[in-house]
Amino acid sequence: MAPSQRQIEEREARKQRILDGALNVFKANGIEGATMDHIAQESGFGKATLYYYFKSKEDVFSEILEAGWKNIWESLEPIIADQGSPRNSFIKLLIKIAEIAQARPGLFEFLFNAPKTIKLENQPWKEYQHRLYGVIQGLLEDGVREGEFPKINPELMFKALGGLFMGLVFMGDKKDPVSEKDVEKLLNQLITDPNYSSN
Amino acid sequence: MAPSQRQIEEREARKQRILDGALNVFKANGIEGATMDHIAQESGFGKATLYYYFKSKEDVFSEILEAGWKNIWESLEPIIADQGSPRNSFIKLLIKIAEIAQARPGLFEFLFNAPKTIKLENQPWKEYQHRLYGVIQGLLEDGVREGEFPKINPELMFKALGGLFMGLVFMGDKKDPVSEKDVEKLLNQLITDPNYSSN
DNA sequence: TTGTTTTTCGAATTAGTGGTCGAATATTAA
DNA sequence: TTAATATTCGACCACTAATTCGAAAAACAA
Repeated sequence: MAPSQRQIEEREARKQRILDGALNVFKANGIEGATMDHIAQESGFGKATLYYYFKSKEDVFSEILEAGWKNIWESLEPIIADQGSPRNSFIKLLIKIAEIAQARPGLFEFLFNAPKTIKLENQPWKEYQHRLYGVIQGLLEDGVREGEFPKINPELMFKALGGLFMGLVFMGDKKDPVSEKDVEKLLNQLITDPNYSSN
Repeated sequence: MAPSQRQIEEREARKQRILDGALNVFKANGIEGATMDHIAQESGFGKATLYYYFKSKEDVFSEILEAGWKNIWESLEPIIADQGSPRNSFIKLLIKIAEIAQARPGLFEFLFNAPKTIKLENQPWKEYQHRLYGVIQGLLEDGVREGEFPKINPELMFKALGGLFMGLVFMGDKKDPVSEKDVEKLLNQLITDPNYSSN
């Protein structure tokens, strides 16, 4: 018998509960300290039950990554579609990302740190990541070409800004989170638009 | 009987050999894949012997961190002592760090990544790290005060530049390493000195 | 030489950890 | 009510990896 809609939703909700638990455990104990036992306890299921819903530990993390990146991509899509100057789109993009990161810091950190530890092929979320990186690269290239950014090798700039951004979000002992205003101001000042002297 | 000078040196050399092996294993397998068995094999000792020289696995990593940070600090000290404009010292500092990072990329990456995984108190290397961060913060504060940098909250700038720099050194698939020239150019362009328009 | 100290390491031991089993316990549909 | 079906989980298994043991080989000093 095909399971009813309600059943499906409940099952999905249970999966989500496990996913949330996993993220909590990760946040508390680091990606290494996140054991299935902990996750089971945190999410309120027996360990074996986790395996009823997920094929493996990796599968759990995989789904977090997938959902996380998908969400990021979808939040960013409108900004990307929105035609505007590269520089402007770029800044809007970063601000939006900061917003997302601020909203769920644990998730965001996981999204960027977990891959270093987990390592696997055929990760569907990589598709989103690549797309996003591609867009950013393109924005930088266009911006440099149109003279909106200083003339720096875009790839280098990408790396640097990637690091910069990660730094903003993660670095230090995360006392005070960085506000949108901060990001905007910082970017506006660092990435001086050569065309306009006041801004 | 007190061990002779030569004995002490040989022992020290053996420890170093183990440390090097550990770093190799780390570089090859990531910080998680670095097992004592691997390290033993890589460094050419029996596993139990590692424990003759080091109290624990953590101790091994701890000593790498310690030596690494100490070395960085000592390489940087002359630049720090050297009186000059904050902006200039700052750039020289970063370039020097890039140099060090380039010379021993594995070590450098370890220095910045391991702490996230290992986590422990009373790590003597933290002292060096704090000192260095303090100096950089100071440089930024002075620079902003003296109008050599754009007026941005120095702490924020510190985080951002920290991330930026890490990005330069680590991020991406580390195809082509970033040259000093790149760093210098990038910094010169990003951190525009408001006082001089040509540079 | 020879007794002592230093160094070495294979073989346990120990502590976890991911994953599985099989038996309950609910839930559902007829 | 009842026979499936879905869900749950404690106990277990297999394996990995850090750490320890105990004895032996080297190096050393007398």
